[in-house]
Amino acid sequence: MSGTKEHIVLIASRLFLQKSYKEVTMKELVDKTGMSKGAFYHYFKSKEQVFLESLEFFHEELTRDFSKYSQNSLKKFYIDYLGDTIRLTRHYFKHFENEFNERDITINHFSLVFDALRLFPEYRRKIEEVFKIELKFWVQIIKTARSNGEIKTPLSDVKTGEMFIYLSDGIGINMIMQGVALEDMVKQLKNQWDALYEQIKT
Amino acid sequence: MSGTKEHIVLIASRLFLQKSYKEVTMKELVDKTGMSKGAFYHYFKSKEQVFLESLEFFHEELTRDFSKYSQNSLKKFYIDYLGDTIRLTRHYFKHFENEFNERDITINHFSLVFDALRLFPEYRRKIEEVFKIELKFWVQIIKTARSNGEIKTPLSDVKTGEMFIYLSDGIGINMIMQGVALEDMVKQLKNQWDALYEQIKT
DNA sequence: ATATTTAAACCGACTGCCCGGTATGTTAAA
DNA sequence: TTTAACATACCGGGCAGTCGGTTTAAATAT
Repeated sequence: MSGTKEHIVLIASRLFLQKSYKEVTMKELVDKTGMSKGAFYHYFKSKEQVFLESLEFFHEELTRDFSKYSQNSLKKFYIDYLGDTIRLTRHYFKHFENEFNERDITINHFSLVFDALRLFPEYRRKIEEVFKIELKFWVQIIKTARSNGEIKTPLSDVKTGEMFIYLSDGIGINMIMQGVALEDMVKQLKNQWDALYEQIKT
Repeated sequence: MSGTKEHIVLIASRLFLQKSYKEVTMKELVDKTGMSKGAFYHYFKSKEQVFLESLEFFHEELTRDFSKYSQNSLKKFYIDYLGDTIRLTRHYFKHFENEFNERDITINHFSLVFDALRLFPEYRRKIEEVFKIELKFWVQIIKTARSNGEIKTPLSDVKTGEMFIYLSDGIGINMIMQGVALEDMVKQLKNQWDALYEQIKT
């Protein structure tokens, strides 16, 4: 964590979350990390590699462990999900503690993903994989909730799970476009998930 | 439409929908439009201006006239919406008839919007305005459908309307990330809206 | 303990290329 | 004859990446 390379990846990940790949220059990367160009290229062979490792770091930092969420109640599951969203984001921003707080900058992980897709088309498989894993957990808890008697809906488990995910992404992108802070985004997401839950609960 | 400037804006809009602002170079713009640099700068004073006019063109081409959609039935309203999505996209691609068809390229309007926000922060107001207008129409038809007896839900009109919109954006961004073609995106959206409708109908 | 060797860590000037933009025209049409 | 429409060579600056070097520190030898 305190290694030079890790330091670079951390700063770089933040920049790539704020701006497009091309907008982030090596000069800026060098300046913001406080390194020299020579030192920089001692650790990374190209800008592309810095981006790739930043992308991997981003995934490591923000990947969820769904198995820690409630496995008995759908409501509890999505409440855990919301709490985890805050936790994960806070944890990421903690690295920049003294520099700024999460309200000051817009982090746009969709923009990062778009750049990644343009640079590495095979990255699409990673995205699909992540989606499938998340969907699997939603379907699982929905199935359980249905047999529990917690919910009752004519919709299939998959379609219900997809609905929770799509709502989340739809709100995510709208909040980013409107420059809404994390807490408010999570609140809005809770509102919508509560509404959906209200519709399908027994 | 057949004017030189319109031709440039058309080609440029396509490029800005495919790549980030910085990735699109003046050289490429000049080559793809078949013009010379001098001619190009005769019509536009800067790259930024080309982008701005492409953005405006994009809005003109893809702005919906909700007042043409059904005003009696929510179901008909969203079916009209889906049909209009196909119609608008087809109309846009018709400009490039002989060059390629819509399946071959990824059109990412979110990426365009992110670039626009970075270049012109005040563009956020335009986005919010567009969102508000769309929401207004959703709320209107939902209100009507409720008094019609078409639907019955404890959810507020606004929350229900937002849910339709967020679902649409969530599916949109997921289909873009997964490289899904327009028709399949619309099908998936219909699936989800049908599911939501199933939940709230009387 | 101290001297010597070795290699990793780091530095900043430099390179060549491509960027957006311009200057100076020529052609075509009103 | 005037002006809009187009063409081309060119420019300064910033880009990613390189290169020859120095410093630092750990490993090894004395």
